[in-house]
Amino acid sequence: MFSKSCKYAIRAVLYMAYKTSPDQRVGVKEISDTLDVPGPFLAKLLQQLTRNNLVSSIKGPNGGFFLSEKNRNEPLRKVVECIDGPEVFSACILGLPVCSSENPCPLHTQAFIYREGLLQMVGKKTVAEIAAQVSQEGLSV
Amino acid sequence: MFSKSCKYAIRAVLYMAYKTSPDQRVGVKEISDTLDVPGPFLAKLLQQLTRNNLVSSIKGPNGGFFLSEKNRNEPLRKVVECIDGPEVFSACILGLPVCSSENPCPLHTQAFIYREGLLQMVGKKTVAEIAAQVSQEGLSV
DNA sequence: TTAAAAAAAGATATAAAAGTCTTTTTATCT
DNA sequence: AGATAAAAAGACTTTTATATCTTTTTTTAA
Repeated sequence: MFSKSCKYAIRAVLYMAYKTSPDQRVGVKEISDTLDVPGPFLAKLLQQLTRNNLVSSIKGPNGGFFLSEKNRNEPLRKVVECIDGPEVFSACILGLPVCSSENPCPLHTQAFIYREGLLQMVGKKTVAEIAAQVSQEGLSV
Repeated sequence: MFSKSCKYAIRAVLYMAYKTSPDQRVGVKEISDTLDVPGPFLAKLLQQLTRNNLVSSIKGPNGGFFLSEKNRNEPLRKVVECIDGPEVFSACILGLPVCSSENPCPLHTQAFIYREGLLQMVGKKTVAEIAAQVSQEGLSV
């Protein structure tokens, strides 16, 4: 479903959501060590998210990455689409160029129903909301 | 969700389900031309399926690939798992090494529901049943 | 019994994804 | 101002997935 890049990005953003604030930044190394993810690779992803205003950063000593209030209130879907592109939720599960309700592939209906469920979740819930659930319920990131 | 290989394999098997029988074989070229898929690559996939008794083949002139009665009555799931491995339906959507109902990742519940529905479908319906639907409803492969 | 047709097998090539390294820029603190 | 810490940017490498090519084996039919 998601590329490795996207998985790393989602996890990093959720981690940042409960670890950072505009005056509480965190470096790539801390994130990559905690999530057990390749550091320089994660850096690229965070930079891409930063360019797209889904993550914030400050350079220099005491700088680092963090989520602004605005960043927290974005639906998680934006993070996914920033890394994997908008097609993740709409592309045909069998890779057919045209596959829709009018012209469905054999697995279309099932794939649609269930992908729609995921989409509803990451599309409606914000980063902050999902992160809140993570800390309340002690989920792993 | 599925690799390209797996998508090609599913489509090829469903195509064969309504095009072939033990005495009505079809060559790789016809399949790859019809599905618009790279021929030699598809050949490898079909050979892998053949080794795992999910597709049948006969060499020589008038030979080719086909589905035996047994092949048709396998759940489509077997084809998927033969190509992408059994993890496709169970691996964590965020790639966490351990993710279960007891120790879920933030997207676990939604992802589980999503995948379970698909799994039910390809796990319960046989190749023949899905193929029947394809020809009855005129779906695209 | 030889030629041809088809799959099987194996080697090789290409492309895409994942990961690393180096240099540059920006900010902070002494 | 100078040293340092961090992200930003870009080049590069490695790995994995996808795709192709070549040779071998099997079968059929003339």
